[in-house]
Amino acid sequence: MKYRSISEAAAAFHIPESTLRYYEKQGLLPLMERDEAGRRLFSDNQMALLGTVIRLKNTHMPISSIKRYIDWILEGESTLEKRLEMMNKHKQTVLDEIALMTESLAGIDVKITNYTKRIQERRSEDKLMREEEQ
Amino acid sequence: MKYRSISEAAAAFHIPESTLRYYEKQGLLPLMERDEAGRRLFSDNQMALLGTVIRLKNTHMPISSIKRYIDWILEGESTLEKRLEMMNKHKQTVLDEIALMTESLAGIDVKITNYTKRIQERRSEDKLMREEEQ
DNA sequence: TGTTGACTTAAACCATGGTTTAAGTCGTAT
DNA sequence: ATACGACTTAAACCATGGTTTAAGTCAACA
Repeated sequence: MKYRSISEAAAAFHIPESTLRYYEKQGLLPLMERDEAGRRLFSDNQMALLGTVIRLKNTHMPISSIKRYIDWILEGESTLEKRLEMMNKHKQTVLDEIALMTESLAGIDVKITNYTKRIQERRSEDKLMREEEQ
Repeated sequence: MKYRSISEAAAAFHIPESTLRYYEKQGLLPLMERDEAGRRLFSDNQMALLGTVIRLKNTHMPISSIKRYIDWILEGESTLEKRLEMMNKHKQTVLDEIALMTESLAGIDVKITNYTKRIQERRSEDKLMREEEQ
């Protein structure tokens, strides 16, 4: 079993060490192992759990909910249904958010098209004026 | 030109009135008109601008950036290129974020599949046990 | 042996994006 | 005339999600 230091774990996920310490304090990284000097040791299991935490964070699940999910994992098999329900609900929340972003982006695209058009028109007028000057 | 009260504008976009007041104070809703009693009047133009602000907000553009964009609109035609560039960059940011969410969601989907499988297996064991009890 | 560099902690600090409160002004219906 | 609801303001307050600081410990290398 390979163990990683906090700096290695942080580098692996491209996040600051301070965030990892913060996550542990919030209960998102329970049962952390330590070496004799008190330094955190990230096992493969911890790395996998951290990956899950980061996926949930990437999809905007609040820390309090991630915590609830982690607590259910610690509780064992009896919470399987709760975890499944939570992930299913979260999935729908994420799909809704992606849909909203996609929809809003369409409106922004209209702006892009219009700005491009207006800038192009202005260039054409310039060109026309230059020709009239001839 | 139809004018709307703050409550009508808020209802139209499903956001609190307090948020509209906050946005105005942040400079996202400039040139607000008022009636004799000092109450805000949302013109069609303001409603359209508010729609743009909300689309940018929905796609997670920070208030400070939205403010910069609004200021450029106020400055007039000379900022067309800046606005176009900003919207293009923002579009890419949003696409990247959607990609990250979609990717992370795929990892969450694996969890959903596994939980579903484990729960199903547990049910099968239960069934098997019930049959052995017979 | 002493001085780096990587780590530790608790607590303070920060940015972002609002929301709530308190006190007051209008317009209108009773 | 008054009471109600819708509005106004400035300022205080709040939640979220970290980041930074200060002071200390430890391992390894010169």
